Amino acid sequence: MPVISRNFSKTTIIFIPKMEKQTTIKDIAQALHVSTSTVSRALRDAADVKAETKKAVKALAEELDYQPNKLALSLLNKRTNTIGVIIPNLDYVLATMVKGIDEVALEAGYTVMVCQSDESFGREIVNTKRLLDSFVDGFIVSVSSETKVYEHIKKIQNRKIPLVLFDRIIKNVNVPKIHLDNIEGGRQATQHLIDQGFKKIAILAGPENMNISNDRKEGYIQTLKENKIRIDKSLIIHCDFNQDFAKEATKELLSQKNPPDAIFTISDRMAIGAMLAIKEKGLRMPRDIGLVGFNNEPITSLVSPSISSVEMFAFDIGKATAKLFLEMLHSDADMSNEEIVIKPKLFVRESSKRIASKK
Amino acid sequence: MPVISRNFSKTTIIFIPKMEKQTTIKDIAQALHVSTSTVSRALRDAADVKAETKKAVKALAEELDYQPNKLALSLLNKRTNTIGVIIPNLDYVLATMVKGIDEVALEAGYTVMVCQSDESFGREIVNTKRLLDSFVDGFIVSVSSETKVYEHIKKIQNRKIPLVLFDRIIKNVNVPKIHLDNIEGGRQATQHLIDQGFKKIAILAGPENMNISNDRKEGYIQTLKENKIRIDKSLIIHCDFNQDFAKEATKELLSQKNPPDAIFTISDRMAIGAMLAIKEKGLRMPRDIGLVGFNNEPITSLVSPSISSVEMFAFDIGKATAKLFLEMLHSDADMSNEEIVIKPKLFVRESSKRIASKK
DNA sequence: TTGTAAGCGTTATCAT
DNA sequence: ATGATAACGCTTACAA
Repeated sequence: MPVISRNFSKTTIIFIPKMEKQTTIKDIAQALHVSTSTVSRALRDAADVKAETKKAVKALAEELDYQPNKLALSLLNKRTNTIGVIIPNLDYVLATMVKGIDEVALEAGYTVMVCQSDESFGREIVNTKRLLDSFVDGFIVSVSSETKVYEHIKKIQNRKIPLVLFDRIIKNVNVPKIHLDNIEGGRQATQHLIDQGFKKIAILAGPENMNISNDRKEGYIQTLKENKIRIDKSLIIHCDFNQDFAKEATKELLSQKNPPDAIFTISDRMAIGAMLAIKEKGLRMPRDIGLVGFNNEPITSLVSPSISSVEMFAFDIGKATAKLFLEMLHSDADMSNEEIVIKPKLFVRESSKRIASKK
Repeated sequence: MPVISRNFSKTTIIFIPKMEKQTTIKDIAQALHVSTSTVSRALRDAADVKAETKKAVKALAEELDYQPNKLALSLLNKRTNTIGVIIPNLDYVLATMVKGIDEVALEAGYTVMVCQSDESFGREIVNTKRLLDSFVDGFIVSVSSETKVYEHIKKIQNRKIPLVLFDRIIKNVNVPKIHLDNIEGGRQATQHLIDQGFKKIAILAGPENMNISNDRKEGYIQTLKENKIRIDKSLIIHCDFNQDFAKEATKELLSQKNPPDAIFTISDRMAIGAMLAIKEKGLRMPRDIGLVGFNNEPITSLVSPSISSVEMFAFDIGKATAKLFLEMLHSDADMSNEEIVIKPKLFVRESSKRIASKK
């Protein structure tokens, strides 16, 4: 724990607090001896306002730095110009996606409220309720790894509030969604390892109920089958989506009687964990064992050996999500069946490259 | 760019949209043939409501899933229970701090609106305006690297809206602030390198107007002086707060006629950049050259050699920031001179450890 | 062209 | 113990 000290700084710049009460339409009306409705109309350039009045109103509004009260407007219009975003955490991938969402939303005049569920279903519920109470105009949600029940999603829909699921989506639910083609990602990683001559390929997957994990695993299984490679259950490990668990799991894998000669981990954090275990064991990549991760985080090219990884275009997914959301918000077509799928792309690096690429 | 495909999914679960209009106090009043004020009182357990009425009201409220309209309340009370957070970006350190802020704020019943300025002064202004318009109850701000003028901060203060600066603070301004003791961080890093026998220590600092950078540099300079080591201007490099620039800068440093035998970088990203340049040059750490970074990001212990780095307790700073903010919000004492300083702690790793620690 | 009044959902102040 | 009314800041019929 850090030592905390508190003290008083000697400051040089002092702000004079001249407490400017927010100007309202009423203030302007009174000052100009007109009614509030006239002011309201003038400010919004209504056709039926005398040019003269209009000018006076606008001038005064400018002078008094009038800003319409958003709360009043929201109460009236039932629109807050705010989007509620719920995400499981703020790791590299999600932070990048949020950046993408933010960019597009801001552009369109929306403010984003980001809530982290911290991978907890309970907090996801709380967040949903809070945002619902705050009258956000819509939701952009990535569900937590704990989420198995969808009452909160249903609740949002019942209120006819636009909702888009992204990245960690829910399947078989009537909601527009956008996500990576995770099966394809698993396929690319696995096929690559096979192509590089690896024979016994293990997978480090996440929790059993996590869609992204299951899809990546599905891709792995499909690809093995297509290549007539037997599926070996002892090579399929489910562990927590985190480095330490991945390290432990890898240790166990490597001490099996018949250990794998390659590992595909469904995240880069897990790849790092695997890498640590591999190094401790004294094995070398890719000679003794191959490794492919997922997400293409910057770290993959920084460690030695650099780690091959599947790029998921997080920033683009973020932007596309916000666009889909806005499209939904402004169209009255039923888009609940809309599904956008982004293709991943494997980046090959040292950890898995046994064969020099024929360029 | 990713290939994007759109298709329609076959869904199995279908939500029946039974469009429940939000229940209001009025609905309950009408149904029960009482006035809205009675309902209001009953719901808030006022003493002067007949037990019977109270029960009936509460029962119906429950049944109709009544939720008080926050917008109406906010309009009335001029409080939104929302905190506006403005940060330059969502990198590891700031995301961690935000997590800390979020945790404490949520606990206290506040919702956080996070806006990224993307290191742009212009966007910081826009964000401030937006949050001001949204009637946030207060601000928690970390300024962008471009920010040199403080009109927006002044504006917040003039409106008497609580404001706390954190991490990337502004000096000499009458605002409560909380931040790392960056000078001390610079001192720890530098003294450590000296203690390990390094003689020519260079520093890779950030942009010239960045406070955290200047303080870390100040710590470096102080420490050299205290150790009677001459300050060599050619060893003090300012470059952009990012990996690629750091790599280039390091390349130049190393090709000087009289290159440094150690480098202190004021961020871990920059340390990584330096490391890449060092490796390209064929030098080995810590034998040929020492390296110390800043932030203690997970990556420092993952690369080889692992990188010594100064821990800044980002999560704790985040929590402390939110606590300071809440304290300010609920006290009417003038806290504008409050300053909380967190002590950093150097974590020594391979990149700089020449002398085995006498344990 | 402008003003009056009602309403958005809630609470606080007076009455009753 | 309960109700009527005004108010928060704004828009919008409807009148004038």
